[in-house]
Amino acid sequence: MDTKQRILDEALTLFSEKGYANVFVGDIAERVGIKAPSLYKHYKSKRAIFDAIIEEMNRRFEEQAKAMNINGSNAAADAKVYENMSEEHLLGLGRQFFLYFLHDDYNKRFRKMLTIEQFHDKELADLYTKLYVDDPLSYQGMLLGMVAQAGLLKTDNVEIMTLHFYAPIYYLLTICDRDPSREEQALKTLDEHIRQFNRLYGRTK
Amino acid sequence: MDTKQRILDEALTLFSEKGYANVFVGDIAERVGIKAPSLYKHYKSKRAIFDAIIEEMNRRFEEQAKAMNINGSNAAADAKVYENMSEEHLLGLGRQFFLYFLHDDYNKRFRKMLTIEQFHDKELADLYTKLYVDDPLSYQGMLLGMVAQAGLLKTDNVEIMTLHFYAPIYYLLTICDRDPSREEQALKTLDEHIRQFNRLYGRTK
DNA sequence: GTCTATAAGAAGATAGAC
DNA sequence: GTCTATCTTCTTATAGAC
Repeated sequence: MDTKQRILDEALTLFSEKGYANVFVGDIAERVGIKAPSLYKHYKSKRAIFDAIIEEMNRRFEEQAKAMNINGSNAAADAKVYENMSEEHLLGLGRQFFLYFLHDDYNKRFRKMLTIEQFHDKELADLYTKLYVDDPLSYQGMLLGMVAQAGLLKTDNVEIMTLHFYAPIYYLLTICDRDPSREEQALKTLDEHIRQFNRLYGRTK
Repeated sequence: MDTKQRILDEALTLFSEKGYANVFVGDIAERVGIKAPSLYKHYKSKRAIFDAIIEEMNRRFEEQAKAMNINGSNAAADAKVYENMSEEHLLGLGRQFFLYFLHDDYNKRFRKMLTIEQFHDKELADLYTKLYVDDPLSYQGMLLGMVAQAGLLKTDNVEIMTLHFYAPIYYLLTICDRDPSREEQALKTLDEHIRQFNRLYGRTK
């Protein structure tokens, strides 16, 4: 990884742990293994580093969204997948989402940074809401909607059903961000949540 | 209100908007209507102001918890209340909780401050989890448990049922903290959530 | 591109008069 | 208890040699 990228990476780590204001340019430089003034050959200011992180993150998420839409469309075309959606499949869906968000390193650091900085300006608040509230709800709503259409979940309000699926996942995620030692317990709760969700909305059970 | 208390109040407002590190002692003093050095007659450092806020908050929440336990115990003794728990009562319970947390000025500012500072040290992370995760879950679990015992909700797992009741409330709360303009929509969603919750867990429906 | 030296300014905190 | 003046330290950023 080149220096310019390593600066971004180390900065994100520090920002996610201490918040933008508590991280000094010298701290970032030290981690990269250079002196603070050298850093200004790569970025013109501390704020420029922060902005570059946001930009890169937007790029990554757009990429990901594109990939998921392709899968989503493929899945829609190949709808038979959903006619065989079992409780185990549903558990997999929830677990996969939860663990990816929780453990993917870039995701995790970025989410923590946004959590800390979200009230700093409206743009960051909107970004947080998009990434961790609206987008997951819309994506999962699409999937659950297809499962419902296949007759395996029964509801007259897909939006609320999706809220019932996702809100506990989000809730458990924020717990683990604060205290990783609760992860094991959270995973157990997650499974119980999804089994119960399936029982509540499942047609046959 | 005396100066010492007003310093706490204005500091909390500023900390909740900009975070501890972005608030300067001069900002707090200005709001109170004094100069920065005068502030040091009341608190020996900026950190001491922050600590005093945490301390006062702990005091307030303990007081509140005590009051709720008394009500809880009374309610348990007077269990007949729960035998007549209708959907409207359930809606009231959720709404009351949501709106109190959302609008109570001290609560709102304190929650936003803790959100910003939660990763700064473990003590603050634990406090956040206690106040906005574990305590509400345990309190609502107690109430819903009594409703279930009265036969109006049906479940073999009160904990997961309570998660299904509270997680969407928490989720909507964090949305409104970031963007108050979504409050009206959130309240509508809240009502739909609780009606659906009641349908899913209700014995007779 | 990296370094040392240093400027420029901010912010927390203290001294001492009133 | 509040003020003005000031100290001290920290932090971003630049200058200029290599």
